[in-house]
Amino acid sequence: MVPSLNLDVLQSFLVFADKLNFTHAAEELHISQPALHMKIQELSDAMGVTLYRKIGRRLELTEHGKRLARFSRDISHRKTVFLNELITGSDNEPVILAAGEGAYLYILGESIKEFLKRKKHPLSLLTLNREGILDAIQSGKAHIGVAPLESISPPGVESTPLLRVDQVLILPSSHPLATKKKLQLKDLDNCKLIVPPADRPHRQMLSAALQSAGVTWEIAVEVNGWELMLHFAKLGLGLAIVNSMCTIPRGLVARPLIGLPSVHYHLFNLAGACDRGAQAELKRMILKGVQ
Amino acid sequence: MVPSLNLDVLQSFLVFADKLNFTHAAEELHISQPALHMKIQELSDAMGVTLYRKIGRRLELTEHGKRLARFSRDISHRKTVFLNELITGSDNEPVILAAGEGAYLYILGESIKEFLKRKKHPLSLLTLNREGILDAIQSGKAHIGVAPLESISPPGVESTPLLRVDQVLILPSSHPLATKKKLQLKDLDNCKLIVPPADRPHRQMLSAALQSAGVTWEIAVEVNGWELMLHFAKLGLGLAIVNSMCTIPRGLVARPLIGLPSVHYHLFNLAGACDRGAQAELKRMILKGVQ
DNA sequence: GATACACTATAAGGAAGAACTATAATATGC
DNA sequence: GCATATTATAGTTCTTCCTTATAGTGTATC
Repeated sequence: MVPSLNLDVLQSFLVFADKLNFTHAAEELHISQPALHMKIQELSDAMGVTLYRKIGRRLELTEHGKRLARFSRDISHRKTVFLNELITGSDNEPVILAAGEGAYLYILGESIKEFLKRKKHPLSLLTLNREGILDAIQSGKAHIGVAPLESISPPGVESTPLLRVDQVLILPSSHPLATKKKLQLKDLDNCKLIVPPADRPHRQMLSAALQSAGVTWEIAVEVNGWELMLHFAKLGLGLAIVNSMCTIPRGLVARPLIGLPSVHYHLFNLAGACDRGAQAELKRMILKGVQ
Repeated sequence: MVPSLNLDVLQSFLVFADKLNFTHAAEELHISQPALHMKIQELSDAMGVTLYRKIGRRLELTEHGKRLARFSRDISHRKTVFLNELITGSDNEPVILAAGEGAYLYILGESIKEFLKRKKHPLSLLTLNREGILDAIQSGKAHIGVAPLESISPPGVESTPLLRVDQVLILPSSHPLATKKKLQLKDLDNCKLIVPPADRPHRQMLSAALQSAGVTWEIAVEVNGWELMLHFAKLGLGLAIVNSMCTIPRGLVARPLIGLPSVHYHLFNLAGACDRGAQAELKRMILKGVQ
């Protein structure tokens, strides 16, 4: 028999899938924890697949669970769009864009401005890190994501190249190294560097590259975000390595760094999910915005 | 408050919307008629719109009702596709194509063959008249429709020009008129014509054109379908006026007829509804098939 | 390693909702 | 105007789902 899949149940599963915690999800849904538990269990039974599993005391969605969550979000979204259109006569569900701070600051500004001017369609911005952006796209929480592409893009996610960004060394114009036009990694030997915290991808990329070039270096300060890195570079705390798209404050200069991999910014969206309407419009504008 | 819109209820509404008869729909759903009536009534209440109205003792959907039916079909279809994909790992819901007999015989054959060969995706064919085709598209019962475009296409339906087909007069090669290369409407004065029944668009178009050209004519036989019209023309019952795309049997000749409007075949689909997957594939192939 | 803690999972009673039967109301055709 | 087909409503029964209570389970803390 075909499972019933009530929208009500899908909605409950969606909240659970976001929280991965029956107790809290049940609170949000204003039902008791056993009630939610039973719903999910019956859903799982009806579909004949397990939706989550216990890892220690954490819960995590199985592949089937993730797909159901994506499906639920899609259906739930269509429902609200439909009801909106039915009453107001037009779709005014926001388009959701997920990107990092850097992308917003240096890549997306004009496109976003243009989109809001042309489409008069609500836009919701999520500021997330790379993993968060891909996760948001995969789970359907965001429609369009902009982030550097590392390795391959996950299955079901479509990626379009946006632009290549080189890494540059930022240093005070008075710094001895500033006299050279092009710098090698080994020029950084014994320098104090302003770097992101150890768990950030940019930091890991830097560590790996400097390590393999045999460069010894020191942490000047650990700080997250291009703007802050530039700020502390300006204060003379140390040298920073940032994307070449950043606007360089007065008193600092940027020098190309041979031997660091370029960053390839891509636009991500769920395959086939933004072919039309406001989402397609935003996608086109972002692509146009980088030529 | 947001209406709950259970899938279960949407499914019930869908059956009701197709039948427009509570008694029969309830039977199909294996519930009592009052149960179905109450469901629909509560659905209507929850949404705050009337979904149907009584015209005499017939029921008809309101505009809101039609939109809800379309939405329900869409959601219901997505659900079955999702469940299919979840278990079998692939989408094997058939693509539904609606067209007239003529279009299948003379326009779509190769494209359909090609589609089945390439995609290995199930295909379901509906043979309908013009109104039926547009209705099937609008209500979501079919994904792609091929039919002559008259007036403008209804709102929400996308149309793409496929090909222009002229009307030709079919007559035995021995017929006196066969000596002329091009014929005028007035050449048909006092001829016996093989025509479709009075309610068919082709017949209405013919009647109107002959009428306004002041031509008097006789009905040889009323018969529906190009193939049959040609068959009876071959038997010498009278002259037929058919689309130039028809293959002309031996012993008959086709002559262009000045003064009859061309038929403009278009491809129809619900706006934005066949951007991807097998539906998009079929659409591309049909468009390619006519160059 | 025993205890506290946070949470999942199960069981049994009770409240809400949905379906059924019966029947009134309404429109149509003969 | 009566028979027929169907929509619409009411009251009752039955199922479903929610709630409280509680057992089970994996982590952290002393």
